[in-house]
Amino acid sequence: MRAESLKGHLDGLLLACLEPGPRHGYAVIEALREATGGQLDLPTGTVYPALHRLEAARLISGRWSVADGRRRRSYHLTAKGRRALNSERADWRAFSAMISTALDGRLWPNPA
Amino acid sequence: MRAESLKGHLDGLLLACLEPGPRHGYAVIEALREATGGQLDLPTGTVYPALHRLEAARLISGRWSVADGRRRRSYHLTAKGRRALNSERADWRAFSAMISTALDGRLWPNPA
DNA sequence: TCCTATACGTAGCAACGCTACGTATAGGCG
DNA sequence: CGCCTATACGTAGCGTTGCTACGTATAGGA
Repeated sequence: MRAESLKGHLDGLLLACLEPGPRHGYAVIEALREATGGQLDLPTGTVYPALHRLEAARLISGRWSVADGRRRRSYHLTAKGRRALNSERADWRAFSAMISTALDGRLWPNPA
Repeated sequence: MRAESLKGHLDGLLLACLEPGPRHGYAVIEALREATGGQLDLPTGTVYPALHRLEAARLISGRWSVADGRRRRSYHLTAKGRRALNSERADWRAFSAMISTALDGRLWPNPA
């Protein structure tokens, strides 16, 4: 998959990933990989900054804990995050329908 | 629509738009607008540089002409461009299926 | 001792769409 | 004639964002 295709769609993925319940960053990466059958194996340099962005935007909220001697930061959706997720879903449906029909190419006006 | 959602997907749209036959840049913008029912109204600062990129990559080829006293650059798909378009279509199907199922959120593993 | 898995992080880069301009011609309207 | 709109091309610079390549640290098995 080309790097740019994901741009603008990662946030929705992360929010959806946190919808069933809180996860920490490393678990988010694993969940993404499992849920997509290995198609999406995001590097930490993509996921951690994205989680920080989402937290700064108050869409998710994190807190530190310790398990097995390792510190973790678990994130959960905020109310605003849930609304954003619904919005992302609606946006995605419209966007993907648009691209699909355009790429399909049955509705292009005749070239002059 | 957010600006970033289109990133990485514009090239495919432009190639698909040129598939029925040659168009010049301004006509590409109008075709995009008509084909999407006005959803996609791209600024010239988006389309012209993108066409230049595609031409530099040999996916399209353009030539100057004059109509009604105005110069135009008409672009048509190259063989490489047609292959790229098919590739973009396959990529899009895989990508959109992935995002759709992930956003839908029925396959997330249970949070620990 | 060394490697792997787990777990967090950042600096810097590259790509790309968009904003805001600028140039020019044709044609309609007052 | 002046002005506006549509047509038609273009670019400089910006902001966002995902990725590469690092760095830090603990736990546990070989």
